[in-house]
Amino acid sequence: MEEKTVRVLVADDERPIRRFLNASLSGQYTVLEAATGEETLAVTVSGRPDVIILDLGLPDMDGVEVTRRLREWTQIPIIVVSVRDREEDKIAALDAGADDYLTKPFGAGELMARLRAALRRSALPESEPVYQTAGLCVDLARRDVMVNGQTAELTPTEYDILRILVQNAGKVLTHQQLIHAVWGTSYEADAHLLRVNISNLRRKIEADPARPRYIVTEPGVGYRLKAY
Amino acid sequence: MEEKTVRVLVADDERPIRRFLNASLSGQYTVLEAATGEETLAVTVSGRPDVIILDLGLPDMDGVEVTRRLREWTQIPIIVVSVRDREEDKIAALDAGADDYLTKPFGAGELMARLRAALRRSALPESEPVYQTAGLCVDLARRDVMVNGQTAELTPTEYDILRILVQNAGKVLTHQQLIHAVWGTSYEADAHLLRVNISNLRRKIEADPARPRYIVTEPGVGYRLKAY
DNA sequence: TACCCGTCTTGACGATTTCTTGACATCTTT
DNA sequence: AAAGATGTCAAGAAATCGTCAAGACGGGTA
Repeated sequence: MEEKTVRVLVADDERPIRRFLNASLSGQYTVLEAATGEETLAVTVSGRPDVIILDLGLPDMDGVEVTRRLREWTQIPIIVVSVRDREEDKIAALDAGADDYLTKPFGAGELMARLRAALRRSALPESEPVYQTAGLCVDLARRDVMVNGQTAELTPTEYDILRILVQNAGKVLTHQQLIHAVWGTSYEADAHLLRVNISNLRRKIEADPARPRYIVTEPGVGYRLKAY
Repeated sequence: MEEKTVRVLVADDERPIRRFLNASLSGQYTVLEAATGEETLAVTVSGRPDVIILDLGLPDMDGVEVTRRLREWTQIPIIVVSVRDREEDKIAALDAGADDYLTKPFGAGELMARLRAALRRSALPESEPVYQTAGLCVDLARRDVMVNGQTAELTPTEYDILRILVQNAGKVLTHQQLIHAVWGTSYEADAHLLRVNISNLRRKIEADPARPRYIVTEPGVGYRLKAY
């Protein structure tokens, strides 16, 4: 018999449903559980599941938001389950990064089959949720930035810029790419706006903003997070 | 701006449904069509779609069988659509290798969202195009140039020239071609300007700029990046 | 509603880098 | 040796970049 190395995180606030899913799954998988959005994010970090079954109706956080937060740093398959059957709910969840959407009530067999389908195609290498170099540490899962042991307080925009840079560490990102990634595709490119934000970001994470160690500018092109 | 490079194969025997899907999809994707199982297999080979929308009820072959046949050689995402709503049908299709199962009738919006989810997953990380010879290494993805282990700091124009040369390594590029590629078609050709930039470029990447190893000049014609 | 707070956005200005131009040296071919 | 093509250098012009500060916006609260 093979080992139970595949880990499934069940994120649902209703105890009976967790028990039901646990019973269905525990024969073949290792089951982790979470009852809130915060817990889901935390367990995903600590438990390293291979797939997440996520109820949209968690009490503390919208399921779509949970999906979005997870997708900031991981590609783990997410199967959303929900009582909501409206098309716009499905679209919102899928576009936020979910891999599948199942309306309650559903058959255990179908869920298992969709789980197998999700696992089958996810034999992907996982990127580290934490980026670290001398002096700078970015925890993508916790949304946490440390500079020389001190946590830096970044605004949402500043964090987004840094996250994109971290996820492409070493590569040059053009102004266009950054603007796209941060302000969305519909936004009219304004390189100046980016410059101001880079400036503010540097003031918070660079020891000497005039001589940046981490975020170096590639003149005429864009910026790069220096990889050491 | 963006090209319609993504190709969707619609495999359904009912003409009205093909027309409906074609109308929904053709705005953003290139649509291929197939009406039978055999045709589906053939078009998948010849048309190289990026995703397949497959009706289970094709006349000549069972949809599950089509899925299985496809999975013997390709990982292209398959979204099965069917009037059958029985759980065992879904399980059979998913376990045969389908990525998703949608019961007819379905909303166009949901299909599009599931399509996007499938495409998102299959967007593989591109392999980094790297040009390398003894002493010189140009990483096009990172926009990075290394000379004997030292990264060279190139200006945008210099990098552009080198990029064009790398992309045509070994081939002679005329002055006109280079000027065109770097300064654009509208620019009045100035060979002198090119010479200055080549000079600066050589100073940064050649050990002995007077005796270039990489960028050699073809008198009366243009320049060539020597391929070893 | 009005207010406050933090954040985002816009404009202005000086500093820096890059681009372009012209003068002149060097090379190659005949 | 001459002529045409090519390479080098330096300086002004142009574009880009970083910073500051003031106004706009939005969410929360009284």
